[in-house]
Amino acid sequence: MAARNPDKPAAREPKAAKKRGAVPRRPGRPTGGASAVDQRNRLIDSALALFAQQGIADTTLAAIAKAAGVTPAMLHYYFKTREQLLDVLIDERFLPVRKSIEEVFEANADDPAAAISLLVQRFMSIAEEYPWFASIWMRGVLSEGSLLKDRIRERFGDAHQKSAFQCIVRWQAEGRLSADLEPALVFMSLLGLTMLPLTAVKMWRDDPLRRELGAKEIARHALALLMHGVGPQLPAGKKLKKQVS
Amino acid sequence: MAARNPDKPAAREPKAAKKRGAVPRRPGRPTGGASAVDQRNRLIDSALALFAQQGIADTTLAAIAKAAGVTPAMLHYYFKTREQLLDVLIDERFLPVRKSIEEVFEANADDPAAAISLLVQRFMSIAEEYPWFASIWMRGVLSEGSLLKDRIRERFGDAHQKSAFQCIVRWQAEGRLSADLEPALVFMSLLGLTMLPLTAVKMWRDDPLRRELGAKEIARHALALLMHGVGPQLPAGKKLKKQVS
DNA sequence: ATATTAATTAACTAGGTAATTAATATACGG
DNA sequence: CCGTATATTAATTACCTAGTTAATTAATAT
Repeated sequence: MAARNPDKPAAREPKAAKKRGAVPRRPGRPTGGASAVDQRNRLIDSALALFAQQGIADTTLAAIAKAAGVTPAMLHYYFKTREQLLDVLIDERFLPVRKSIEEVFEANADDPAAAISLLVQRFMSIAEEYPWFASIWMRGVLSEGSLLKDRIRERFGDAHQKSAFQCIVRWQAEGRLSADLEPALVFMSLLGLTMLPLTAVKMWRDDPLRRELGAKEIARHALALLMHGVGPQLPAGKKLKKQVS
Repeated sequence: MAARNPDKPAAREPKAAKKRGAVPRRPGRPTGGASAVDQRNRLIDSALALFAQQGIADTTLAAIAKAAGVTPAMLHYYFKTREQLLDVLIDERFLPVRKSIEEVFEANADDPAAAISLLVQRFMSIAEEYPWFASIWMRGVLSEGSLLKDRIRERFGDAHQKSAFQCIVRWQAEGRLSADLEPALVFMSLLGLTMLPLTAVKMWRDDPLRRELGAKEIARHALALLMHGVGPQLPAGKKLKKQVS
């Protein structure tokens, strides 16, 4: 919570100062156009964007309202409390995405290489469609205490997680997956090779060396690492394996 | 309390009834033991622990003082301001560690595999010696705006980062490192396979499947992945189903 | 006309927050 | 054994902030 603001805006006077010569947006029901359900979705979108940018704990209702061009009271009108806004976010936005991730694992329970590479690609397409996802998830991984993770587990359970774990153990037993891997860390590694860089590149917009990086490069890099490690692919041999792009 | 009217009692009575019958710790120079430099270090340690736990922005001076069992005024005494505390943290704790990371890269500029595996091990020993490091660094990677990253760069520059980048490019040109890797993402991948899980496991203390994970398991897993990818290693002397990679 | 809905303004509540002071207790050099 | 330097607490100052509610206004539907 940044509370250190040296410039003092006087005291308790009426707000008066309306910037934005454009449209001061007078009170009362607005004319036509934006339906209630649209407004609600716009508020949710604003909330997700800000949560991704600065974290959940550091985002106030006032900030969300401002980003959406409305007053804080609107948030209460549509979501009643801050807590309920979080619940709505989880139910309507997070759970569907998470489900689509787990589906990939379950649809390829008999082919580790396919499961992993499809998972990487799924991560990438999710990140493209929902720009808030990577950042919020990564933030969730390194705490945010109970704000999201516990809440999600509460609504979702961890049955899927367990079955994925057993899947990995089975692959190893069948000799189809490196036995040196730690089953409980496989998923975290995928995160670390996809969601983490995806989140990081957003902070690199002004770094000359890394400005050009996008989802495509990240996916290529992650898949190369996952499939062969860091070593060169043709170790002095002549046999050219076919290279999947 | 935004009370506009401060009817001043002005009298300075002791707060009375301090909880904790133990030791209310009256003012005045304490008897023996804790030297000034010890106290200073204890305060720094408390700050780092809290920063790692809840992030820098969400940690107040009062919280740090409380964690160290002293009053907020102590922080003022030793560090003058919050900003200066951050500067001290960076100079005395962060930069030495970061330097020790970059040394590994430079000491092994002619051997990619050694550089990478030593780097992984260095990460692990750092994380063991300085439990705050992984969490604070990871938080820094995904934003915290300018709180740390810019400050560190200001004091440290990014010459090392650039030379590491060129080192990777050279390895690729020499055919000693997979050409499918993205040079700018190699370091991030190491982070994602070490610091990220290290940070995450601290949150998994109550997860039955993942409670047992420690630095050793993470290092093993990361090295396996980095060296060979997810595929099974071909054990000598036994033929197994052909794996078209 | 009336009721309902969507939205705004303005204020209130309750709690931080960093910084600084005055008082106080001990340690230490002379 | 006394004065001064050091270390520490209690208390205060002077703010800022967030979430929430109440009153109100205007557009629309009945």
